[in-house]
Amino acid sequence: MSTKSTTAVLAFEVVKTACSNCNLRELCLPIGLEADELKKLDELVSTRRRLKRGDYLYRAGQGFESIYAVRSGFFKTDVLIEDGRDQVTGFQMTGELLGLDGISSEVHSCNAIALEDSEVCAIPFSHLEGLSRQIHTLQHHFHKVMSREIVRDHGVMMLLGTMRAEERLAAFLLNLSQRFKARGYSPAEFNLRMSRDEIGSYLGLKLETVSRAFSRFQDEGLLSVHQRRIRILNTAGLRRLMSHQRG
Amino acid sequence: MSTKSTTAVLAFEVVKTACSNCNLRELCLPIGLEADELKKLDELVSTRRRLKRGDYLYRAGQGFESIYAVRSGFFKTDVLIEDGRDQVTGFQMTGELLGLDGISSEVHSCNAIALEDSEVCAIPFSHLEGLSRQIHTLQHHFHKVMSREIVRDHGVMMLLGTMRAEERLAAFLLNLSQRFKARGYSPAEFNLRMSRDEIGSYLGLKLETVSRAFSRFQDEGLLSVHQRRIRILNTAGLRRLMSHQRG
DNA sequence: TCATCGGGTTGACGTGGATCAAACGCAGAG
DNA sequence: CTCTGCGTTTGATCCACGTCAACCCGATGA
Repeated sequence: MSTKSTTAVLAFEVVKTACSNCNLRELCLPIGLEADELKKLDELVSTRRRLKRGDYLYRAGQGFESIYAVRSGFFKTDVLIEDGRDQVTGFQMTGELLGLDGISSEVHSCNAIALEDSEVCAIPFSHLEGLSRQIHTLQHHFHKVMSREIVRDHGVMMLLGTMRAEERLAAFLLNLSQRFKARGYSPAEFNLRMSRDEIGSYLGLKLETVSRAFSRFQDEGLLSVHQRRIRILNTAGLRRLMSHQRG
Repeated sequence: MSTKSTTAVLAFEVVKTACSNCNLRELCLPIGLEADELKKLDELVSTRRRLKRGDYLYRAGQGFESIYAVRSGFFKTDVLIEDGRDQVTGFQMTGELLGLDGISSEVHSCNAIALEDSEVCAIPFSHLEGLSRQIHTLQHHFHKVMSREIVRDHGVMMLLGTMRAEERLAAFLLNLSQRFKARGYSPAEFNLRMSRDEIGSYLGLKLETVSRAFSRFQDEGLLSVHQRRIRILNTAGLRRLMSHQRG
């Protein structure tokens, strides 16, 4: 678990399955809803599902019915093509949504896999559409979430298309750091839930290259790295490195 | 202009600005709407806008108000970061939507630029949200469009992360071919609206590499290339090349 | 205690694509 | 018609990252 700097997001073991009760509601779909609207949303989130590390939340090819909100834990999504190649398309943490890719064709287009024991709220999509016809705020928020996913993907495309290895890793770490921070955890110290191989897949690099970049960052005093435990020592340095013109 | 194999999608110079009149309605937002619903949609599309080659439809940083449906012409979108690097994130043709990236933050996150003289329908987003609260079909279709954009982006990430230069170009050409075909144009012969540099930017390659790949394809009898005019001679060959395991 | 195993690190070497540079060819201007 | 300029092609060289291989380290279990 990451070092926490506040306790706001902890204490996951609440009894009732209800958005109105959920301490994630500032991160998740219910953002900005009124009390009565929140109550309606409660009916929406029908199922909670627990997954163990390594479990699939869904697989590419499976019929799409629900999107999922990560309640606790950590996921990766990946796509694979016939010839065996695959790529990690994202890592999802608390409060983030999974499954948006399935809307377009009624079939999931990627795998979603728990990287640690996790819990999700299943949100039947047709219900969500129904409710968002009633609640403008919910509708608009949902549209924003989808759009944000598109913008995020553009960022990854940028990273894959124009950045060199160390820049990619710096960008990745800064992004993780910022997301941990937003959840009340330390932005400077955390441990990675994913392997070097998975990071490499996400960043379009081989695991050896990722490992070497970590070592270099450590040598330069930007990070301390012990296995999957990361401590960011020089955020500004990472940021500078990231936005340095190649050459 | 691309060689047309049917005339279904031509004759853009209709008088009335109305979805119900538009010969693109099988490609665009109105898919699957009933006549009376289509009539409501007509009121939605308030503005038509003409652009000359090189004109910006919108710029990164501008406030977001509308999404745009390409009525005729060809666009690219690109993002840039402070240090001057930029990347083309997509090419949009007839019937495709532009501006979805702006929903998340109420501000456009990329530039959209016409690659030839073009025309778009502006769809005020708040109106679209309003109408899609009334028309389930429209709502669902819009969600599918957004989701499809996410899936498309995952495909590009895959391409950028795992494919080598020639595979990327093959994938790009096959994708273009298929989109031309869907619009009633020849899938085998078309001319590119974008420069080698823009293709390279999209594919994460330098323009020289793109040019060399074109030459190689020509040498191997897969294509004939004259400037921007492309003729696909061996689709299966391209497809095979695309999905060949590296090494 | 040691053996095993999977993930991680490190080194040596090869290569695909970037970089640098020159020449080409088509289009528009005079 | 030639001149000019930009997009493209092609060649020579370089280098970042991939590949292959050895080794390390912490966890697990007999």
